[in-house]
Amino acid sequence: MIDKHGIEVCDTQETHFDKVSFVRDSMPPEDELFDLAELFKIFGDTTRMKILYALFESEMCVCDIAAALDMTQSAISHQLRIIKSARLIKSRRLGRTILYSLADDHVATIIGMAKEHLEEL
Amino acid sequence: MIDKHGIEVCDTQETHFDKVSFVRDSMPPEDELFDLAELFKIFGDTTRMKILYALFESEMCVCDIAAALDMTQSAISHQLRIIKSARLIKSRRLGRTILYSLADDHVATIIGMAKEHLEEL
DNA sequence: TGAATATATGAACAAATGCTCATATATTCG
DNA sequence: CGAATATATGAGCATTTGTTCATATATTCA
Repeated sequence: MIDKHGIEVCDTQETHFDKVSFVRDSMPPEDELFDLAELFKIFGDTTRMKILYALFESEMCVCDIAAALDMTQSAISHQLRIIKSARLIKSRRLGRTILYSLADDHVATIIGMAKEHLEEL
Repeated sequence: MIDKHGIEVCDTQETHFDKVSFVRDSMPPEDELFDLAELFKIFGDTTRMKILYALFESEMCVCDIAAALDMTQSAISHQLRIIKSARLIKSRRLGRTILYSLADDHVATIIGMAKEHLEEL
């Protein structure tokens, strides 16, 4: 069966339509879901996870992060820009170098929750 | 300056080497970081976020999720497989239909933490 | 000011990702 | 059993993503 949106719908029981409507109505607005997904994307890459773990230990300059992760300065710089745009980290200039650090304790909290899930598998 | 790994290293102060070593040593093992990133990838897509929100409201069959999100049954089924492989959801068969539901309350907790971060921007 | 150093960035490219389409599998019911 | 229905899945394709390479910008210091 095809509904008014041109989407297939299970046509066995009437209750399904109620359920579908309810879920549709309770769904958060598109832009909120987009922002949430964008935030999680930051954590969805091992390089960025490593950077966040590194900054969890200490404020660091780009070059040292690159050294610690055995990666290119360019690669790290690109990733730092992405992480910073999500406001998970902040930076301050100190002469020639720029020091990055975690913006707040959300990073640790979010990672902690995820770890908990993984540990229970 | 180039270090023993062939990676550029800041060569201004000796303390940087200590910091780099410390961060290297305190970094979690590669496979743990991989698992964490893989888990966060699940949340890093609006379709999967919508599915999780839908299942947060109620146990649902594939077809109804598709209807609620105005998406193809195939697209939803593909995504459900990905989410299930991360053990965030479980399924049970009921006749012809298969009902999906959240595996535990980690989903809500993790999303909650992220929401908190976004609200404080 | 000009050389050296730290960081940022744009283009290019390979790999990963998400959707569609067609089709396979599994279950129910006549 | 065979038709109908719900779900799963493989191939193909367009988009996104992460890295590299070359180079630009910014700051220090002689």
